[in-house]
Amino acid sequence: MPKQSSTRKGQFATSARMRDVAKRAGVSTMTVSRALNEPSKVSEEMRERVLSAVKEIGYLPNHLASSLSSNRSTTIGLIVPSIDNSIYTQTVKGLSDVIRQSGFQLMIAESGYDPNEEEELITAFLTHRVSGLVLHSAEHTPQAVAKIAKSGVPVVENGNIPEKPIDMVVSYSNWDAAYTMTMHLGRLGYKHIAFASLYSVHNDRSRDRLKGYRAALEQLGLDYDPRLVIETSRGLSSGAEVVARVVHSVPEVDALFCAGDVLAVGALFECQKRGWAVPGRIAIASFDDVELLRHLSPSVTTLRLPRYDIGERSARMLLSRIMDGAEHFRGSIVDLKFEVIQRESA
Amino acid sequence: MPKQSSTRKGQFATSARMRDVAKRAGVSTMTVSRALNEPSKVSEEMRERVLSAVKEIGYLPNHLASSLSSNRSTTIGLIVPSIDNSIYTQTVKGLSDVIRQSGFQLMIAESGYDPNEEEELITAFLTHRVSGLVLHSAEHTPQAVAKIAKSGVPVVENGNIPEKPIDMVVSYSNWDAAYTMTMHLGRLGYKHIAFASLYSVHNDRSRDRLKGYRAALEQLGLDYDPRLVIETSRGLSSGAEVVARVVHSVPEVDALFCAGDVLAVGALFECQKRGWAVPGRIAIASFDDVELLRHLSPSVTTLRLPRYDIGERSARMLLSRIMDGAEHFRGSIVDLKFEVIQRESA
DNA sequence: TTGTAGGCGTTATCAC
DNA sequence: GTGATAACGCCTACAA
Repeated sequence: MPKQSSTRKGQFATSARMRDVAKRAGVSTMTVSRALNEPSKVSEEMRERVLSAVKEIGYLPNHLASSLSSNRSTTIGLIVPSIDNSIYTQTVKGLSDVIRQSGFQLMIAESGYDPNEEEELITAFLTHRVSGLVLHSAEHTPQAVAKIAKSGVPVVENGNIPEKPIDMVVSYSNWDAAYTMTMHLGRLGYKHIAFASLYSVHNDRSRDRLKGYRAALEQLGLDYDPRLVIETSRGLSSGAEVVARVVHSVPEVDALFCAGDVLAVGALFECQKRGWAVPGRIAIASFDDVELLRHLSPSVTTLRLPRYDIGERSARMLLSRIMDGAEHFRGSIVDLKFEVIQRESA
Repeated sequence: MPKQSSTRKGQFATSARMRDVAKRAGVSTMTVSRALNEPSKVSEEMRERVLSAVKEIGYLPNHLASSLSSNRSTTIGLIVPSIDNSIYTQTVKGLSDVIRQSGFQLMIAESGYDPNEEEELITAFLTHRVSGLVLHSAEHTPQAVAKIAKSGVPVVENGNIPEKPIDMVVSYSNWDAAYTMTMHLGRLGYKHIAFASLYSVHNDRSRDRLKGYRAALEQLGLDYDPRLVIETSRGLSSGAEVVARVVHSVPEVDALFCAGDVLAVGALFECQKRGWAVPGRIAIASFDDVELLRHLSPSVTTLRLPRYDIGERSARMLLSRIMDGAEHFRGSIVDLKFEVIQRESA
């Protein structure tokens, strides 16, 4: 004789199970499962009986159980360097839009630009059996890479185009973007182009932007002057400091390329405070086309990066790997390019 | 004779299981489980044996299985109206910081200001057996509320202080904030105070801000003029439009309270474009103390809201309900207050 | 089209 | 302190 109910103690109100639905509908649990997940494999009458039983009981499927049993989950893990950085939110939105449509859920965590923390998060996501990973950073611990490989979970890196990708990549090239903007400034006639970015420690995006800047200088036949390169932290004040420092050490500076929108705005404000013409005394260029830059006066020349598209494509590729087993995406590198937005500030 | 390996087909490489660790360490799975989760209940020798076996094999626990078996999960669901709104990111950061420390993971989704979508997301989270929910909106479908109640999952609402809370609340009062700022403007001597906010359809925060504004007007003995109230969409351009519309319909307007930082910035830019003194021709006040407002010229008077703290406290209360079963938090309302930041623009 | 049997990987429970 | 056993709720595989 079957037990009427479990004697195990649980902290939650015991919710209705599939077997309760089955009993109520007078069918087996398999029919319930099929009616819910593969409706076409069930006769219409059964389907209706099951669905009304589901409603009457208020049954909510248990995804933990179904994932465990079917060995497939519907969660995707996303790791960003910093959650309160508006730059990523567009990408997150792109991911979220696509993922939700397919009934997947996003687990999000922040690494704080620390590869060891990233590794811990990857491990945590793997224990949660995410079916895919999205990593913004391209810098990982060897252990993290090894764990991912061992798990077999598909991965998209989407903050940069790494030299040695783990698996798939959907991004623009930070090197290329910085190179292009620097070339653009050079062609506009600027001769002493300063470069400001966030600290490049554990930040491959910053490093690649610096490299692109240097490559462009070389191409332009301009000397590289380390006094013109400044790394700093996020914030409008940092942008202001950059102007102060660079003008102090190299008075003949005539352009400032800020590899970060917040820095650029801070720099512009500082110039305005000093009563400098932008451009004129100094030109300013930014990175990322946030709405604000278009509305400032002078409007700020910048790079438009495909932030939303990166999220969207990342999600699509990941999902086709996960759902359709589309192996041809394995190792794909998608370079989504960017655009120079010429405005008044340079 | 035990099977050597499963014959089931799965899409993933079969990862090591607890039983593999157990075999390697020459113990039972229960000892492995204890060594991992309740180390104090296992002898030191066993612990070491198990842990080294774990390392050698590269074992990653399966959270799905453990959650299913123990009937407790380590995920928390968060629903925000819009993922690409920088206002929430601070709260998300506060939540994330606390939650991560306790080994929990955050599932995040966006409702797009749609209660029906919110209900679907709540349902989805419930099927994933989240152990807690954080909702930014205070407006829910009755079905959503019923499902939550039935599930027994603890909930925090944190975008507003609702009249009829579902369970716990950690927020500031939108009514109070708008009331306070309007009173502030009134005391500064402004007589024709306009009010701009985001559309209030399915946005209880906007609605309460409007009510607070009206209550303050009454308190100040100022007439309510519907032409001075404008609802619009997000964006700097919307802020500019607000200025145009309100000045056109009520030329004697002398202050504009924008219940949204982006609107305020857009409004200020428009005034500058028109060459108006701020304040003087018109004063501007904002909502939320984003860094930019302090750096603009004139710097913008605004409200400092405890965005990060809201996330932090929400997480703490949720976790103590979940982990310690601290029932005294059930139904708690925490009003975290706010601060008027007086600057130059008003 | 539907049902039966058994297992997914872990933990609660109880015996030793 | 450790282990054997039976769930947890669902789905794969196979049978009817």
